[in-house]
Amino acid sequence: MASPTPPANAFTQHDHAHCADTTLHKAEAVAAEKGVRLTPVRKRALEILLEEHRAMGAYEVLDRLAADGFGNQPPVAYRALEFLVDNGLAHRVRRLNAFAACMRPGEEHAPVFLICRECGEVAEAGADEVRQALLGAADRLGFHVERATVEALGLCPKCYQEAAQ
Amino acid sequence: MASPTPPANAFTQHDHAHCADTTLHKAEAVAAEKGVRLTPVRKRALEILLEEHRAMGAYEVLDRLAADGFGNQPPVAYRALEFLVDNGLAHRVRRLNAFAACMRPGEEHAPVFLICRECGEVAEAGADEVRQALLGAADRLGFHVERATVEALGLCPKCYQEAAQ
DNA sequence: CACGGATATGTTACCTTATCACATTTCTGC
DNA sequence: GCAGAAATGTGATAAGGTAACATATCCGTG
Repeated sequence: MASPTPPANAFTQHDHAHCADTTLHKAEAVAAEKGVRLTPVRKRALEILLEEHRAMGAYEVLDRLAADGFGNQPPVAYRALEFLVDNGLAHRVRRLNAFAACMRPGEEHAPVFLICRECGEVAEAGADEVRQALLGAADRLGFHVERATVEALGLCPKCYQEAAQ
Repeated sequence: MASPTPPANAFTQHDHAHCADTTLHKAEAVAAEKGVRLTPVRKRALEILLEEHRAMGAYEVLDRLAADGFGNQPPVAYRALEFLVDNGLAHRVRRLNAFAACMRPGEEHAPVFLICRECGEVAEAGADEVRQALLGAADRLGFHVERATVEALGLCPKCYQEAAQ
């Protein structure tokens, strides 16, 4: 049903259940190694992001958490999501005011998001050259980059083809 | 007091009044060429962004517009700002939920923002390599980019030096 | 084990950012 | 001058996000 684990994302078909499971385990390993606590709420928040396999708003995550017996106030979701982002287990997609599970926790990478404006699909692309180019440009101005946001809005392969017809 | 008009931005000193004036004229030319109307509110909104020469929240711009006799409801600011962004006369800085005048209206470019987390300064850097790298990465996945957001958070030269001491 | 500080969670209240809907005005081409 | 389109004014409200403080849990140390 799916490729073994290619770029682990993109607009390719794959077994969500499988990649979610794998990623969750990687995340647990990362947390253990960093000595941070992947507590129940945090873990559940990550699971939710992984299950849905899409960018979700904080309030949407909150609803799911509340349904699972956790608190139902905004800070519950925001704190869990902030933890995940700070520890590289999830990313914030600013253009969508949303959050998405990181597909390669632990691996150093610049998250690059490709957002389809038609179907809403969000893909996390690996793009080290983008990171390098950004660091280079910043360096030329003497700017010291700590975090970067790179997001592209456009059409995914499928929607692009459909639009061309 | 300032360099003639270097990269027109960055963390270098320059004559704001001069570059604001120049940029406003360029913006008017761009609007004329595109056949879109740089109406009073829109022009004033752009002037405000240029005068302040920094990223401003929509409500902040709204206050200034209202003080100048325009409407005082959110849509007034959002519509003017949306127009400016759509026509390449301003950019949206998502990390700050803010807007900044474009320093090179008319010139095709990927806006890259360098945001100092210490002093809040925002610089618009020219970085075609970043744009190219992003387009390349997207292309490999068959994604068709229409708009890109590239923002880096970190320390500007000045704050970096101060922090190092 | 117990106790004390650090960490995490629950909850209330509130602020900021952004959009919808609809009436009114202004512009533009004919 | 008039009809349709574009732009603006305004009220209401949705959506996103944070501050502050009380309570509970974890964890190292004596």
